[in-house]
Amino acid sequence: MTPISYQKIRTHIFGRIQSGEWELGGLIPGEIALAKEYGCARTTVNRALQALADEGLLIRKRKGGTRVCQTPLRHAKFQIQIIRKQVVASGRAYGHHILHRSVTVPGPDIQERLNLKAKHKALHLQTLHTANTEPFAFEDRWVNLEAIPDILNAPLTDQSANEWLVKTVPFSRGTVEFCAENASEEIANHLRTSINTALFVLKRATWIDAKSITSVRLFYAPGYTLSSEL
Amino acid sequence: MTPISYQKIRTHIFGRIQSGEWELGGLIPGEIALAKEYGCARTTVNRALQALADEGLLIRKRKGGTRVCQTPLRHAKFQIQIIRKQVVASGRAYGHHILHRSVTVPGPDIQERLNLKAKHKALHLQTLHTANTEPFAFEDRWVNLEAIPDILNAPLTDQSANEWLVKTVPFSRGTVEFCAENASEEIANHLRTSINTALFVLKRATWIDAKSITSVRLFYAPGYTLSSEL
DNA sequence: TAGTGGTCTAGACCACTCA
DNA sequence: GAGTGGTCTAGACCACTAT
Repeated sequence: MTPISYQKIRTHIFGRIQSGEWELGGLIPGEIALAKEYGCARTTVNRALQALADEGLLIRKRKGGTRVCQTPLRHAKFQIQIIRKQVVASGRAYGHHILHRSVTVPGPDIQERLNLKAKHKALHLQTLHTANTEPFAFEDRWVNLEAIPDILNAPLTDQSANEWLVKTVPFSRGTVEFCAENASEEIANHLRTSINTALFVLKRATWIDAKSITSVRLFYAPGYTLSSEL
Repeated sequence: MTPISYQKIRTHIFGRIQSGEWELGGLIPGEIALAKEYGCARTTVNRALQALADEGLLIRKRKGGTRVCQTPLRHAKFQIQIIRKQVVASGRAYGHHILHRSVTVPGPDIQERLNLKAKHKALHLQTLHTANTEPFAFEDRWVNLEAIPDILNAPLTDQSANEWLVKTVPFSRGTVEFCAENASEEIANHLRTSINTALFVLKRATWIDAKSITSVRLFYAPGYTLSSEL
């Protein structure tokens, strides 16, 4: 007899939820019962139910049993890509230029974000990313030199700082924020658009352990859309 | 002897990756070797490695072995919440008003999005969501009445359409898009801001099987930020 | 306190893919 | 063809929590 896969069970149970066989918030049969029903080991059912719980469709509690989630908090997943790949994936030619590069003492907001001591210098980079020579995104980045001194020696001509950091610095934790901002005159010029145009902005801070590495603001050219499946 | 948990193994291996013990793109030991090293069953190691692969830190191939991912495509996860919960979670009082409600033939763009036949009517709703009586978001929604005729009988005063749909319609697939748009005069008025202000916009389309249910555009009041951990 | 999910094991077979 | 990960099983014990 060919064993039934946990993926098939997952899909089947997903269908039973969709069809309304069980009420929203209602209790569904226990693992042992489902295992008997599907003719497989409890472990296999467990795996299927855990997958559905991860997706936010089920809520599981010991002793309390498994319930259909009342308000399906679906999550949208976005891949945070290297900008070059974003551009290339859209079928255009990628390029980038460094517009500004200095080692200076940042303002208080960045100082706090980078967790820098007062008067400590950091690397400030402004880069324009292009797609088919059109502006694609303007990047305003600060790098903590205490954490990543090597970046001063890196030739950031072939690879952008974005890419260099991703490839060089081991895995790290971080935060991302998305918001909308009106273009300042400076940024509007860089992106070759008009002042006050609504821009999609990504702000990211990256850490390794408790050490701050870099803080970036990325202003996408008008028309940029971030999309995802639910 | 107390068994080592797959979570501990996951964390430990995560550390080994971070520390650079294995090169980016490099091969790591096989499951049997790691199982011997950690003194546990292969199944347990397998689970830990699968978790890390799901997170995008490892790439696994049969026969090819397990490698550290070269470009850690971390994904950001956002929970798509009911607006009321967003507001309440921020500690403010939620409210909503229906600004417009009609059953009409939509324009061609919406017609296509909803997969409607020509001249078919749909429900058009415009809702203002408020936080502490301040505008929080303006919602512009079309509902496919062929898929969800019941919504005409729903009292959308206590619950917003947003919430009614989430709670009533069984699980569904959908797409989300985020972008930035300049406020039109109408929307600026609703959100009590000035024209051309940059607004963070969420567009969502929801489907059940191949049937379109609803299409929404949500314009958040200025200052709204969507944030997430990486 | 009893029942449910969470996890580990040891062993087995399979599927993919690299050489 | 051979080696690696993918998955299923049957059984066991544990941890949480609803009653």
